[in-house]
Amino acid sequence: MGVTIKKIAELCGVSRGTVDRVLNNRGNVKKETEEKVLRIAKQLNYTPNMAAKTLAARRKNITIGIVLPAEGNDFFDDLLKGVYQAQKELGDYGISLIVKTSKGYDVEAQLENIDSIADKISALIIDPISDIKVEQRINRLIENGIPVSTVNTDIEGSKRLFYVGSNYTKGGETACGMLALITGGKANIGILSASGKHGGHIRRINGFKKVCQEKYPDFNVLAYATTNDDEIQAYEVTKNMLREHTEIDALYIAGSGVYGACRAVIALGRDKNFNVICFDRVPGTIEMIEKGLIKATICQQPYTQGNRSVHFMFNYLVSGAKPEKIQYIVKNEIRIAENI
Amino acid sequence: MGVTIKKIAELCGVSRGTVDRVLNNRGNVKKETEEKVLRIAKQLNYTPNMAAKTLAARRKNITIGIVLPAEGNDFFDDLLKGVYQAQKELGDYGISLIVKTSKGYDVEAQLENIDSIADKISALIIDPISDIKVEQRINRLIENGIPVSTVNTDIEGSKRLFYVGSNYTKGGETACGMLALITGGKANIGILSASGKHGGHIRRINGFKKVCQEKYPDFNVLAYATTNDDEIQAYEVTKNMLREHTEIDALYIAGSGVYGACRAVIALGRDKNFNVICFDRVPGTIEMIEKGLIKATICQQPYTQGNRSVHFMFNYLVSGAKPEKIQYIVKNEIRIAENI
DNA sequence: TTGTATGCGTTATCAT
DNA sequence: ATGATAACGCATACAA
Repeated sequence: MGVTIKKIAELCGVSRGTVDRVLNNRGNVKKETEEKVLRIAKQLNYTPNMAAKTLAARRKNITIGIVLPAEGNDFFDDLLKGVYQAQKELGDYGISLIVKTSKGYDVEAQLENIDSIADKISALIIDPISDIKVEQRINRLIENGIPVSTVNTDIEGSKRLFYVGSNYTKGGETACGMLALITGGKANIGILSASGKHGGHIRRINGFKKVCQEKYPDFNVLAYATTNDDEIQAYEVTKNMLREHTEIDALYIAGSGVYGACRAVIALGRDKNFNVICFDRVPGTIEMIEKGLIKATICQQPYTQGNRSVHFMFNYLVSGAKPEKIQYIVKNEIRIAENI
Repeated sequence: MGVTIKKIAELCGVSRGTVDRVLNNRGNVKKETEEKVLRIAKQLNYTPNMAAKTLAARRKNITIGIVLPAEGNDFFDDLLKGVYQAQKELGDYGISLIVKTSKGYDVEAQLENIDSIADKISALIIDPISDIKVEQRINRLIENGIPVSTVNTDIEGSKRLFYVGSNYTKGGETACGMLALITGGKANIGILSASGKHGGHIRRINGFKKVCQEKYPDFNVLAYATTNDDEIQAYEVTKNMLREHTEIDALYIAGSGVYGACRAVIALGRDKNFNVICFDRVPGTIEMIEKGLIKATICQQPYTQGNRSVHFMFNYLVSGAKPEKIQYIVKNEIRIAENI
C-alpha cells in the first residue's frame, strides 16, 4: 500500500535517517546516495504521510501571527471566525495565534502591529495596506526566515508565500451583471469607493465598467465619490451626489460605507425604484436588503479566507511544502433577500 | 498543552490501556475506575488527537461504497470530483472507494448496486431514490453494523447517520427571489420538474410558491409539466406548454431537462424577453446562460457535497464519533453569466 | 480487571 | 556521512 520512508530506506540499503535527510534537503549526504534515494522515491511515487508529520511536529511550538486592518469593519468578524475555527480544527497540533488589528488604512499602526509580534511568531498572515513601507517590512520578515502570506488583499510585488482572497475584477463584473439583470440594462449610476488608492476597489470598478462597455450601452455612470470607508462621510457624499444628479437611480458601492449611503438615499426620499449593489454581508447591509433598497450584495467568503489561510500556513510550516497554487481565489457569491 | 491519554492515566493512577478502555467503552473496567477516568477526562476537556488516531488506524482496511443515480446527470460529475479529491486528501490513510452508478430513478438498479457491494464495504454513502425499498435496504445495512449516510437527497425516516446536501425549500425561495428581481415581480410562469414524486423538486416548487404568495402577487403560475429528467421529454412538454399558454414568459425548472426546455423556447421563437431560472451548473445550462436565455441558475455545491461526505464518513469510521450536526447543509449559490 | 509492549510514519538527537 | 533510537498520541494484542 502506502510508500513510506522505511520502505525506501530498505530498497536503497540505507537508514531512514538518511532518506529523511535527502527528502528534506538537510544536507550531509553523499551525492550518489542522494541521487539513488531521490530516484527510488520518485519511482515509487512517494508522498509523505501528513498524519505522521503532524504527529511528529507536535514538539515544535508554532505561533502564527495575524495582522488585520479590522477595526471598524465588520467584514473581518467572519474572517476571524474562520481563523479561530481553523485553530480548533488544528487542535491536534496545538498552534498558538496572535491576532493584531488596526484601524482603517493607518499604515503606521499596521507597521507597529507587525513589529510588536515579529519576534514571537513562526509565520505571519496579513491583510496588507497597499503601501511600500508595509511591503518592505513583509519582505524583511521573509528574509529573516518567517514565511508571510497575504489575505483579502495581495501585494503581488512582494515575496509573500501565497495569497488567499477574491478576484476583485470578477467581483465588479458580477456586480454589473446583477445590476443589469435587475434594471434590464438601463440605469443611471453613481459609484462609491473608499478612495482612489484602494487597489481592490479600483479593480472592482474597472471590472464593472468593462462589462458596462461590452454589454450594457444604456448604463450611464454619472458620478464618482469617495467615502474613506466611513459611514458618516458616505452619508454626506451620497447626499451631495444625489442632489447634484437627480437622474441617478442606482448606486454601485465598491467598499464599505454602505449603510451611510443607503440612509442618504432614504433621507432624500429617493428609495423608490432605486437599486443598490454592494459588497460584503455585514449587519447594516442585511438590514437594507430586507428593506428592499439593496437588491444584491457580492460576498467573498470571509470565513473561508480566514480558515484556509491558517490551514495553508500550518501545512507549510509542518511539511515545508508550499501550496501548489500561489493564489487561492474564493468565489464571488451573490446574496439576495432570499439567501442572505 | 494538549491533554493526552497518557496524562489522564498518570493523574488517575491507572495505565493508558485502562483509560483507553473507558474512553472507548470497551468494557472490563471497574465502575469506580471508570467514573474517575471519565471525571478527569471531562475536567481536562480531553479531545482525542486525530493525527494520532489516523496514524494508528492505518492497519485497518477501510472501504467506502458510494451509490449514486448518476448516469445521464452531469450534476454528479462535480460531486464525484469532490469524492475523489477527498480520497486524495485522505491518502495518508489509504482508504478504498467503490463507486456504483445507476440511471435516473430506477429503484431496482439502485438496490442491485447496493447488494453488489454490501459485503465489501465498511460504510455506504448514497444518494437514495425516494422509495420504501431503498429505505429498508439502508436500514438493514445499518443494523448489520455498516454506517450509511445520505448525500444530495435525504431519507429522513431512515436510520442514516447524517445527511450532506442542500436545503431544497430555500433553493426554491432563492430562485423565486431572483426571478422577481429580474422581472420586477411580474411574470407568467411555467414550472417544470422531474415528476410529482421527487421530494427535492417538490420542496423547490413549494419554496418558490411560498415566496410568490408572500411577496409577489403579480407572479402567475400558469402551468406545470413533468420531464422525467429527460431532455427529449423536456423539449416536447415545454413546446406543448408554451403553445397552450402563449402568455408564459418565464420558466422555473426544478430538475434537469433544462437544455431540452430551452431549445423548445428557442424553437418556438419565444426566447426574446423570456426568462429561465433553473438549478445546477452543467454544460447545457452554461451554454444557455451565455446565450442569455437562462438568467440565473442556483447551485448546491456538488463538489463540496461529495468531498464532505467522504471526510465525515472517514472521521466517523476512525474516531467512532458522529459529526455533531446530523445535517451538513450546503449553500444555495446564485450563478449568472458573469460568475458562472 | 488491569498493565505492558509494539506499531503506525516522520522527525530529531545522539552516536559512530 | 550515516545509522540507531526515542518520541509524537492512539489502538491493540498479549500478559498478568
